[in-house]
Amino acid sequence: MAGPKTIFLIDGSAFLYRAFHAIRSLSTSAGHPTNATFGFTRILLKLLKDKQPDYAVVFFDVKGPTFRHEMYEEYKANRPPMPEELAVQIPDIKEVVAALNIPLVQKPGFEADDLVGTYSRLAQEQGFKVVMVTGDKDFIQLVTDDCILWDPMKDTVTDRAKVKEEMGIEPAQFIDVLGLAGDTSDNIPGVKGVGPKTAIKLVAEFGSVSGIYDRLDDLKKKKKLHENLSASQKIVNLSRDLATIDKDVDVKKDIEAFKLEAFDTHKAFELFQAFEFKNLATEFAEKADKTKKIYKLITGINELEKLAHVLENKGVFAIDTETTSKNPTEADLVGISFSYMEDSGFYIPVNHTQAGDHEQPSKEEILRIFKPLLEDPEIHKVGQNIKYDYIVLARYGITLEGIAFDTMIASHLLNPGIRAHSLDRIAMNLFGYKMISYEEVAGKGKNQIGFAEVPVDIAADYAAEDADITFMAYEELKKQIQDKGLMPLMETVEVPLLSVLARMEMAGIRVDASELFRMSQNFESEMRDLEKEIFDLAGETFNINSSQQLGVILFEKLELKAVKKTKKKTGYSTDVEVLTKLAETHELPEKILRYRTLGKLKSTYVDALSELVHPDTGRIHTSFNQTITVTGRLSSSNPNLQNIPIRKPEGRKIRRAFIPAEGCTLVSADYSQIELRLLAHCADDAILIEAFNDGEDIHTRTALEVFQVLPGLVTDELRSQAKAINFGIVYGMSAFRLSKELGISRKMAQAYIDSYFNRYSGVKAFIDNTIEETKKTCEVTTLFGRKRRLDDIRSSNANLRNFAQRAAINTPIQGSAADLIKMAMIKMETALVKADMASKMLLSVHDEIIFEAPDEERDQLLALAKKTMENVAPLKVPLKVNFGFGENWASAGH
DNA sequence: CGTCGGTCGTAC
DNA sequence: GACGTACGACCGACGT
Repeated sequence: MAGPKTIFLIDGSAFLYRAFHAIRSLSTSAGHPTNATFGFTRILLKLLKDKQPDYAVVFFDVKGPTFRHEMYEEYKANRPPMPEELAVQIPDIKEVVAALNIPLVQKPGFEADDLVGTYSRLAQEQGFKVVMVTGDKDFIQLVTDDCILWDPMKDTVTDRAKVKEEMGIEPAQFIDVLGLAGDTSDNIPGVKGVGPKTAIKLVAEFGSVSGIYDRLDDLKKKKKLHENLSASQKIVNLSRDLATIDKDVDVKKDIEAFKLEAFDTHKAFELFQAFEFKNLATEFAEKADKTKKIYKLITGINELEKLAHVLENKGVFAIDTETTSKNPTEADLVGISFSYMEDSGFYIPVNHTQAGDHEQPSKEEILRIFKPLLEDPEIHKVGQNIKYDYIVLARYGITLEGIAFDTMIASHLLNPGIRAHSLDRIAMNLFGYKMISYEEVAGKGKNQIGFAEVPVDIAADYAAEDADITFMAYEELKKQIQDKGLMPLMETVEVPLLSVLARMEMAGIRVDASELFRMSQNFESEMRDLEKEIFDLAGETFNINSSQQLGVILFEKLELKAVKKTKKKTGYSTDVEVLTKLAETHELPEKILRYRTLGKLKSTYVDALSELVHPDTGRIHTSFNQTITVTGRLSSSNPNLQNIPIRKPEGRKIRRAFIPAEGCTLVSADYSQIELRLLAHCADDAILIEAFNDGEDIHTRTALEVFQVLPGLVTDELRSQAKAINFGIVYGMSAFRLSKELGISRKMAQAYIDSYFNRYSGVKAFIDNTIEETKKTCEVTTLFGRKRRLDDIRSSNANLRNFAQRAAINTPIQGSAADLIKMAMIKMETALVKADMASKMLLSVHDEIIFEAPDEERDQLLALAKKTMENVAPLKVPLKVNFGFGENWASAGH
C-alpha cells in the first residue's frame, strides 16, 4: 500500500464502560458476567475487520490517582467506583486483547487520554497518520491534519475541517472550550451558566481563554456572563489545565512496536469458548494444524496384515466405516478407517469407484484379514455412534465384539441438555478443531456425490480424520466420564445396550403392507368426502391443513367466537380443545376434527410406514437413539415406533398391521406403574410403598386417600380423577392444569392437590428436598447415576425457574425408569442367549418391551421375561410386569 | 429449492 | 403462565 502508514490509537478505558452499558446482561452459564467483554471484543473485531490497520495499540487507565488528582483534589470525585460486575471482566478483556495480539499500554499516574495524546504526537513525528478510536469529545483537541478521531460505535469521523466547520475553531482551541464549560462527569467546574455552546462561541470570538480575559470588557453588555466569567478566572484556568491532554508522558517512543501481528487464534478460540461466545468461538476455531497429522491409505495385502497386527497389539483402537447410506440397514461398505494414536489414522478403501492408480484389495480379502480382530472381545474398539458400524459390519458377516466406548454416548452423558453430539462438534468443543466437512469432499445440494464416488486420496484424509479424532476424543472423554462418576453407567448400561439396540434395529418388525395399503385407501376416500362437506360448510375452498387459513374461515368468515390464541400469539388457535368447544355451535368444526384425525393417521403413520418397509427384509427397521433425550430415555425415529396410536379405536387399528414372522407370536411386556413405583422408592413414601407392597390398585388407593371415602366406595369417576392426579404429580402439575383436566374449579383442584400432599407426605418432602438440593448443585441425578444440569433452577426468571423445578422432580423419576428398562433389555438379551432361545427383542417403548417369539417358545419367553424384568433391580417396592401376546401388535396389547 | 419456526397431534 | 419426555407432518416465511 502506498502513502503514509496509519496507526489506530484505541481508548480502551472509554470502551469498557460503553460496552458494559450497551449490553445489559450477558454471562456464562456459571454466572460470570461477560457483557463488557463481549461488547469490547465486538468493537475490536469490527475495527480490525473494517479498517484493516497495520498498526494499533490499546490504552487503559490504571487504577489509582493521577497527576490531575494532584492538581485538583476533587478530580473525578463524583465518580462512583467501577461496578464490581465490570471490574471482574477487565482481566478477561485484557486476555482478549492479548490473544488478538494487539499491543496494550498503560502507565500508573496517567490516564488513557494522555497516552493517546503522547503517542499521537510521537506517531505524527515519525510520519504516521493517526486515527484515535474513541467516542470521547475531549480528544478533539488532538485533531490535526494528520490525526483524526473515529467513533466506531456511531461510525463518525471528526477531522480538522469538520471541527472548523462546525465550531469555527481550530482543534487545539477545544481545550479552552473545555476549560470554560467544565465537565460534570469528571467533576471539573467551569463557568457558571456556560455550557459547550456558549464556550465554543466565546472561543471562536476571542481565540482563547486568555483572549477572553484580556478583553473581558467587550462582554460588559452581557451582564450575567461578564459577572460569571470575572468570578471564575482561576477556576477556568484550572479546568483548562485539567482538560489538557498530556502529550509528553515518558513512554517508549518506538511506534514500530505497535505493528500488528497475526491473532493467536487458538488462544482467542479458547477464550471465546470459555466466555461462551459461540459464534466467535466457531469463527476462531482453527483449520487446525494438520501438518503433524499422518493419515495413510492402506491397500496392499502386506500392509493390511501389518496394520491388523499393530491394532491387535495396541489392544484398543478407533474404528469408523464409510458407506453408501445414512441408514445402516441398507448401507454398503465403501471403506474402513482406524486409529490407535493421536494424529494418526489409516484408511482402507473397500469399494470406491474412483480408485485412481490405487489397487483396491478385494472385499473378501479385507474382511478375511480384519474379521478375527473385529470379533475378538479382548481387543477393544471405540467409535462415534458405533452402533451404526456394528450394523454395517453385521451385513458383511462380522459381529463387532469388544466395544468399549462410544464418544457420542459419552458426550451425551456428560451433557444431555444439548443436541449436538456429532464428531464435528465434539472435535470443536474438545480441541477447537475444525474437521473436514462432508460437503468439502462430496459437494452439496444436487451436486453431492456418494462417498463411493469420492476419489480415494481425498476420501482417505476425510475418513482417517474421523478415526483419528474419534480416538483422541475417546481419550479425553474417558477422563471426563470418569471424573464425573459416569463410568459405571457407561460400562454397565449404555455400551452394552448399544449392541442390543443394534440387533433390535436389524431384526426390525414385520408389517402387513397390504393392510396398510387398504387403510390408506379407506382414509383417502373418507377424507375426500369430508373435504367436500367442509368446503360446502365454509362456502369456499381452502387448505384444511393450514390452521392459519382455517382460523380465518372460522373466526372471521363464520364469526365463531375465538376461544384462545396460539401459544406464540401468532393467530387463532384451532386445536382439538378449541374445535371441540366450537362444535357445540356449528357443524364445521366437527368435520375438521374428523378430517384432522384421518389426515394424521394417514400421513404420519399409514403412508409413512409403507415408505419405510425395507426392500430386502419386508420389515420396518427403526433407529433407537441413545443420545437425544435429556432424561436418558431412548427415542425412536425413521419411523418413530414409540408413538404408534393406541388410545383411540381408529388409531389403534394401525397396530394390527404390525405382525410377527411366520410361526411366531408378538409378546408385549410392560412395567406396571413404573414411574409411580419409582416415586414410591425415591420419596420413601409410607403409603405409596404400602400400597404397592400390598398389590393394591394405586389409583383406587389415591382416591381413598385424597377424597377420604371408605374402601369399596371408590367409583370409576373417582378413580379416574385420582389417576389424573397421580399422573400430574410426576409432572409437577399445577392446580390450573388439573382443574382443566377434571373440569372442576381451580379451588377444588388445589384442594385435591393439598389433600394429596397431606396424605402422601413422603412425596411432598421428596419434592421439596429435591428442589432444595437441586438449587445447591444445579444438577439432578437418577437412581443409577445419570445426571442432568438444571442451571435455570437459580434463574431470576420465574418461568424458567418453575420449569426447572418441574424438571427436577420429573427427571429422577423418568430417568430412573429409563435406566431400569435399559438394564432389563440388556439382561433379557443375555438371558435369551443363555437359554439358547430364538425369541427376539424387537422394540422398546419406554416402559414396554416387544418380543417376537416362535410359537413353541412363547410360554418359555413369558416366564423368562417375567423373572428377568421383575428382578432387574431391587427397590423398596416390587416391580410388576404385565404381559400380552397375539397375532398382531394390537392383540398383543392388553 | 432448502431451512426453520410455528402449530398440531401421537406416544409413554 | 399454567404437565414431564419425545418425533414428525404440514404450512408459510425467508433466503439462495
